[in-house]
Amino acid sequence: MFSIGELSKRTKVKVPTIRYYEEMGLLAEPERTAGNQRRYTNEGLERLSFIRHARDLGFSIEAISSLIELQNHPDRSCEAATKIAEGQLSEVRAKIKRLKALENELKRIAQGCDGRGVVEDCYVLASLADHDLCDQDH
Amino acid sequence: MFSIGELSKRTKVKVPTIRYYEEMGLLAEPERTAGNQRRYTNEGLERLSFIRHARDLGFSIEAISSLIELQNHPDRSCEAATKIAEGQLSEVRAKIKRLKALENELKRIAQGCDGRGVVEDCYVLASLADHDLCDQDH
DNA sequence: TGTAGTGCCTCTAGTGACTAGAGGTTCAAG
DNA sequence: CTTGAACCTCTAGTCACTAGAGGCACTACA
Repeated sequence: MFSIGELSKRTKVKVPTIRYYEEMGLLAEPERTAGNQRRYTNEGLERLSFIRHARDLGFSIEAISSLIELQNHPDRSCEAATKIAEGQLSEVRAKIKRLKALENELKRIAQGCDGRGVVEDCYVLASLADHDLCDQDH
Repeated sequence: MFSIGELSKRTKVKVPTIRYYEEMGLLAEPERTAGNQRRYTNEGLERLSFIRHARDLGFSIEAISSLIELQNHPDRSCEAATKIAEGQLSEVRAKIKRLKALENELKRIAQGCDGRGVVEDCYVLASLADHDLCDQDH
C-alpha cells in the first residue's frame, strides 16, 4: 500500500494527472486511509503503467478506456484491441505524411531568405502571404 | 466590401474562427454597417489568407502575431521572420522523429497479434502493459 | 507528546485553437 | 412588406492536462 506521491514517483505520472485519470474512470477508485488519503496496491500501479504507456504511444483517453474495458473480459476475442492499435498506427502514419509535406514547404520557405534583408522583401513573409508560391499541397 | 460569410467562403476559414482571430488581435477590427455587421475589404482578405496559410503550416497564433507585427514594419530586418520559420521547421522535424519511433513500435505491436485469439493472450495488450517488451525509446 | 514541514485533499480556473448553441437582430430577395 | 438566411454577442464545451488556493493528514524528530 502506497500513497499517490509514491505511485507518481514510480510511474512518472504527475499527481494531479493520476487524480484526473481516476475522475475519467481509467483508474479504479483506490482505498482511503482514515484521513481520506488514497492508498494504492500493485494492481493500481500496473494499471497506471498501462495507461501511461498507451498515452506515450498517442492513444486517446477514450481508446485507452476501450482497451481497459477489454482487459476486464479476458475471454473475449482480442480483435477489437488489434483494431484500436491499427487505427492508432494509421493515424500516426497520416500525421507523419502531413508533417513531411510541411517540412518540405518550410525548408523551402526558410531557405529562400537569409535573414539579412528587410521585411519588405522577405521571402518568408511573401510565401506565407501567397499560397501560389508553394510547391505542394499541405 | 463584403460580409463575414463571404470572407469565410473565399478563405475557407469558418465564420466563428474569423471572429476568434479578431478577438485574438490577428485581424484588425473591420468597419461595420449601420446594423453592426462586419464589412471587409481586400486588405482583410489578404490578411486572413496569410493567417490561414501560416496556420496550415502549423505556426501558432503567437508566432503569427509576431509575423504580422513584423509586416507592419517593412523597413526592419527580416531576421526575426526567418528565425520564426526556422523554429517552426525544427519543431516539425522533432515531431516527425518522434512519430516515426511511435510508428515502429505500433507496427510491431499490431503485427504481434492477428486479432483471432482472446484478450487474455493478446500481444497488443501485453505490450501496452509491459514497456520492457518495446524495442526502442518513445 | 508536541510540533514542524511535507504531502495530501477538493475545488476552481486556465491552456490552445477553436466549435457549438442560445437567443436575438439585420439584411436582401421576392 | 414579409420571409428566411445570415449576422450579432455571450457562454460553455472540447482534450488532456496544469496551476493555484485554502485547508487537513501524516511522519519524523525533539
